[in-house]
Amino acid sequence: MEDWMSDGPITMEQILSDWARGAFLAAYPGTVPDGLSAGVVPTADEQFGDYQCNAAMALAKVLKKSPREIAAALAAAARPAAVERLEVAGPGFVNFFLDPEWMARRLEQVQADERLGVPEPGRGRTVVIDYSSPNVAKPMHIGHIRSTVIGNALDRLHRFLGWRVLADNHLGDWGTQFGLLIMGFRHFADPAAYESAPIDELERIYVKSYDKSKEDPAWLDAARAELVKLQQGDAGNRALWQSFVEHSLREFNRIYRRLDVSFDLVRGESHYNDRLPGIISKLREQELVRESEGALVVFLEDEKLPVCIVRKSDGAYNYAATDLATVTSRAEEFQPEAVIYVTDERQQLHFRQVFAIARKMGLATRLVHVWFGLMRLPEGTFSTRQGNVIKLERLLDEAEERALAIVKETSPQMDEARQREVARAVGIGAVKYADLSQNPQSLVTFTWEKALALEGNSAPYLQYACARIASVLDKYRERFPGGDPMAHPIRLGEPLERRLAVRLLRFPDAVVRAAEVYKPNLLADYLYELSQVYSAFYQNVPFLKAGEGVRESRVRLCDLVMKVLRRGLTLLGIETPDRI
RNA sequence: GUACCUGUAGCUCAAUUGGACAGAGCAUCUGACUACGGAUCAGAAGGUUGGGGGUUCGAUUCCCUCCAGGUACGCCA
Repeated sequence: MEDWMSDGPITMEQILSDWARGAFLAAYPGTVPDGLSAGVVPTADEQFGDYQCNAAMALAKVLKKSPREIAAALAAAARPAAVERLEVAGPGFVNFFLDPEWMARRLEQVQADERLGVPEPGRGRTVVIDYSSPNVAKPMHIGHIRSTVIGNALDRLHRFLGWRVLADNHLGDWGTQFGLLIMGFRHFADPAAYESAPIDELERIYVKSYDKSKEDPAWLDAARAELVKLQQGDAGNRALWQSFVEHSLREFNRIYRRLDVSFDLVRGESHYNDRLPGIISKLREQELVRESEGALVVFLEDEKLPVCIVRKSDGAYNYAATDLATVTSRAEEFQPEAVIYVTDERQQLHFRQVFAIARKMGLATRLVHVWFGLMRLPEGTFSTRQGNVIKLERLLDEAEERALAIVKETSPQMDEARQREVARAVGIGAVKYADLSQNPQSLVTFTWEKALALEGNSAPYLQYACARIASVLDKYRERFPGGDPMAHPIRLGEPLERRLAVRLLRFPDAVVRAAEVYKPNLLADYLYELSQVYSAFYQNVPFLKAGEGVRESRVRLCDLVMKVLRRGLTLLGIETPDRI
């Protein structure tokens, strides 16, 4: 077999696609377009083999030959070692059937590899991932979980794929709300409440101050004045603001700890405050900005985008200016290959505008907006005003409680501390998985039932599979004290073993692809499918009762499944306890 | 008004970016050896992919149009 580890591992799809490309070029020299995508992909149905190549049909027009003839030429080429046989089917599909012997040897190599065959295409390049980014003085609610959990999964995926990741929590810590907050704090604050539950108190104050501003113009003017003082560096206001930020962060960090999320940088909008005038002068120098109705705006008709205000008519900077300052600062300081923003769908236009302006300013960094659908409640959008927000902390509490009830029922022999620990991992895992297992861009309607699902396609199903394997491995050691599975080769005899092997070998592609298209759900799907095949294997193929040799081979497969599930779930930020 | 997004089984969601008969999980119905852990497994049933046109060998995917819902759009972030 090929020496796939010598230059870093390559994935199954890469091996087969490279081969197919080479075979096409050899069969039709000079006529195959350079950009040919000879993509070999997993088949949807086992009867068509393990992988398929569909390029023959696409090539038919270019080569002016029938697709079946082209497919036949591919099928007749010298096969790669991984492939047992090739078949032409339908209008011109080429089906690949992998060789069980080859798979067995490859799995043995994967088992010995800490990275389980996953390559490192990042090659040390830098990427900034901007996610979570809650607003200071407001509680995190269920709407924040998507950015946090999806962003964190992308963070972990990129790190594992060899990127130097800078996870940046771009706090909303600057803006007009602070005038109202300062006024409110001076008049309505309850010091004891502020100490014990700072964000709840700040929220209460804000709402009260906001309501008052609606009916009292003098109050609103005073709030504006406080904001100006804050922005001019007034010591008292500055100290208050600082206190708001610190108290908020304390609460955010409590949630991040529960979610096992951490950042390399926590830089709020205020961090870039000093750079705002510089951005405006640069835009002026490059003649990108124009005055309109007192405001400074950038026209983006050439990009088919509406006009973008970068400085308001009262001289204050807005969100676009802050984000331009932020992105140029990141580019200068870290020279990233890419900056990834993880926010909800409402900011699509904003980022398209900011990216367009950044490009006009000469910024070459790849900028990506990974947006996700807004979280809604069955009765509609939630809002602070309607009072129907569900706080993130409450969701996590509820998840752990429900999980605890089930653990107590199913594992009564476990001591209580252990039960709580398992319930924590299972509950938090379920909440994360509920978000990570669906396409980020779909609309999400929040229901308790879905967020806390503990069976079927859910984190606990995967955790259960892991726990069961851990238990099997223990039993093996108990019953066969001198046994060493690694001393025996892997054999793929049963159809279910073969199916399992094919799934196991797809892991690297699942990881690479999930990161490439910014969709953790592709990895979640993969892990779920692997678990399903494993569960079928577990239920239908005896292994501890099998004869020596076969037994060890099957134990090795179990071990591999556990390693892949653990690694995959870790990449999604989900824990895998030994027992659940 | 303009732009973007969404619409798939009763419900909640997938579908490797144009591939083969559209797949899972809930829920419903049938089954599973005193067994390595039943949070499981084997199976059944469930569909005009919002409607209608078009491109293509081939469309949930691309184009046009209509319907329904959502979001954003010169001084909130």
